[in-house]
Amino acid sequence: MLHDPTQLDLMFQALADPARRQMVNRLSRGPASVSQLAEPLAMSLSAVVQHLNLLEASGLVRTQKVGRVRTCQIEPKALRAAEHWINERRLSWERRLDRLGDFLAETKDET
Amino acid sequence: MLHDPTQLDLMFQALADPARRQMVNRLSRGPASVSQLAEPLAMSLSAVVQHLNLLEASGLVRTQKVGRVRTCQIEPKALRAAEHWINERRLSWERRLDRLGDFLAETKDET
DNA sequence: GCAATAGTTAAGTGAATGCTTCAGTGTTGC
DNA sequence: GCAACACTGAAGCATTCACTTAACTATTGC
Repeated sequence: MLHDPTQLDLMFQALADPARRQMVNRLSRGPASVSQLAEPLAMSLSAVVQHLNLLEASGLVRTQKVGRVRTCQIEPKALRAAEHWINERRLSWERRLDRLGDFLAETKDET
Repeated sequence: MLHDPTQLDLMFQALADPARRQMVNRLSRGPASVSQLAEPLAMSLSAVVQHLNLLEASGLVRTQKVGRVRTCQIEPKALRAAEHWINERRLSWERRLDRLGDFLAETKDET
């Protein structure tokens, strides 16, 4: 379920927007309320809530409401899943290049 | 320039689409032509080319045309940039949690 | 109780996305 | 030369996105 393709969709889609990345960036330095997240962003609070809902749906951010303030924090597990997807593809490519290099070196020896 | 925000936008946006991720996935196993990339996808060749152009604009994929076939391959540097962005935020969060843990452990000692 | 605070929800709008089809262009094999 | 091949580009279209405003709900402080 960490590799559910629709979940990956949601995560990468969430990270594709600069405002949402800024929110994730802010949250990487510690939890924050909705208003705190909104503060540096040049848009309405309503827009921020919509971004936040997307981030939560993607699993990247977890929130909990106490009284009237909703506190948000990063879900590192989800970040790790996205990271992992990229990493596997990159490694697969790089291993292939290594094998190719070895092959070329070997065939060179044989001349 | 590896951390150009608009470049990150393009990369994460490129990765947000399942068809494009499938293309990256295919390319992680080795170079491919446009038709080869298109083959497993349930869409027109034209649509695939459009996806491919996006992937190229994002820097994730590099292509070169020899004769009438365009050969595509992954650009691992770009993948690494995306990976790095996520990794830094996750680590920042996890380090924060560690410090918090240490603090709680220390204050517990003091009782 | 009541005003201020913190967030939520719904409706609407213009721009961007993900396709399609169709009509090209340049390349290759015979 | 010419047919098949491997794309490429433009136009069009439905859907989704990123906002906005405005009206609303639930807490808190006094």
